[in-house]
Amino acid sequence: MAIEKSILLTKMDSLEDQTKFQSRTSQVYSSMRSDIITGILRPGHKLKIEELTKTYGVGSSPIREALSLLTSDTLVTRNDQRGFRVVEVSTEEFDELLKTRVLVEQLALKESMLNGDDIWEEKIILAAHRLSRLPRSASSDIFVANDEWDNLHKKFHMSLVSACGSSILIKFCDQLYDQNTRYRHLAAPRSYPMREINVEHDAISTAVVSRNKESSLKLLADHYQRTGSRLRSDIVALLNS
Amino acid sequence: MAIEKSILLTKMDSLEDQTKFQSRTSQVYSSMRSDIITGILRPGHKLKIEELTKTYGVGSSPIREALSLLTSDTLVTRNDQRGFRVVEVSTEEFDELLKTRVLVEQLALKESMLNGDDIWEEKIILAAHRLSRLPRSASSDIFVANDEWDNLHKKFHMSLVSACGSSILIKFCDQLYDQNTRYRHLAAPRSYPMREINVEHDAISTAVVSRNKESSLKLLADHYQRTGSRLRSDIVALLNS
DNA sequence: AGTGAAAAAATTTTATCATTTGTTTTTTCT
DNA sequence: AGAAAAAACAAATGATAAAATTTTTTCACT
Repeated sequence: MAIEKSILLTKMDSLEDQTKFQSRTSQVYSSMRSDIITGILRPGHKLKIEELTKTYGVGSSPIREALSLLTSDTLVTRNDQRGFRVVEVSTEEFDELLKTRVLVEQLALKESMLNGDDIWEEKIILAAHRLSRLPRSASSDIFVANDEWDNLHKKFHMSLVSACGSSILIKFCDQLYDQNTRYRHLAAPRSYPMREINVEHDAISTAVVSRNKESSLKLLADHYQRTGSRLRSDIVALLNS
Repeated sequence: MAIEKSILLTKMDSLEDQTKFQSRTSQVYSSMRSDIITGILRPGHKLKIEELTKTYGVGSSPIREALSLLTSDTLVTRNDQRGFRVVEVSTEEFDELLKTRVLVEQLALKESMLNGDDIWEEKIILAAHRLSRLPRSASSDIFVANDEWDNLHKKFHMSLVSACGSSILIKFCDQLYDQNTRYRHLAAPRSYPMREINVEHDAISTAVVSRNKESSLKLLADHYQRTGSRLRSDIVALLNS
């Protein structure tokens, strides 16, 4: 017990240290990234350096460096001599993102099913289970993004591709996932029927664990297509308002 | 004729303007990127800000921004509070890169063959033809990297995936290609037999244009595996020296 | 006089640099 | 060997120059 506690403390300490010794650039990068993905910073918004120095409480250099990093995540666009803005959203971009995600994650899942071991299977089952227990919305009447749900949802989807054997590919899936999350947050914040999403997740887990390639890939694609088409209509509505 | 000339001049002017009004950050980014890919900046090399300000003739801000951009290209690693270095090379990294390239480019080629039109086919044939006419080495006795060859070789391989319908995927292929190019430049600079490479390129073009999916994917994978295994032994030698 | 294009002036904002601050690494000394 | 001091370096700040944008003024023409 005493040992457990000390391990816990050590972990926390190291975590604190990490934050403490993180450069301002890294901190600002994380904050801004999150602000763009959650939609606090709106698509197309002009990112003025001076304004940002005030909101994030740091000088211009860390801001510019963070913006440069975000550029490569395709969350920010740079236009030489005329600054940075949050990338726009469009149905075309969304369609391309969705298509790419289906293709690439199918590929990564296929590879994972070839290489994955028991531990990998258990990771998926566990992630699906934990996710199913969480409410999609943080409030029961109106929809409020639930960070915990977001985290576990990402964990579940990333667990599927985690055994593909290519950290490069995993990183790519991660980026695509985050881009999609931005669209999800921007879409009309209303609570979709949870039950079917969980059913779909479970169906995927089951097919994957039983190593049914055909079915797994089909179910994953259908899942993306279904949630995607709902999101799409929200985006159309958003863009016409 | 007079009109032609004026068009040409306009083009050149706009090109000049672009360079002129490019920020130092962008210029330094391009230069450093090229220096890392061609191996002028060696793997693992410590990238000291002060040193870089001298070699590239700009202040520290553009340097740091360029380094941030290169970080996302996986050509540079950042270590908070202890600066930047050129990413290391290793056989493990190379193997993963090769594997990922085969998987992702096969996927993109498959999609291209589904969507590509006549113009796309002609682009491939033309690129292969032009490439076949260029010498792999700029000098005939010792091996000297030939920029023209490098450019056309990239054009050929990118042409294959260019009709996949996803600019996101194309950009990813582009990045992977450049990472591989670094390994190619780092490998023992010796002139490989050119003839077989051209034969392989032609075989791929022919299969792709005749829309033979099975054969195209196989030939592409074999091509990568073959050039990859030669490269690999050079890298092993390099790392043991 | 009134409209609107063009020019000029004022303002904002970006990009860059020189300098300071704080951390890491190396050297010195006990 | 290990603490203390010195040097080297990264990171961040704030100031300045250069460029873009916005606003105001001018002026030709109905």
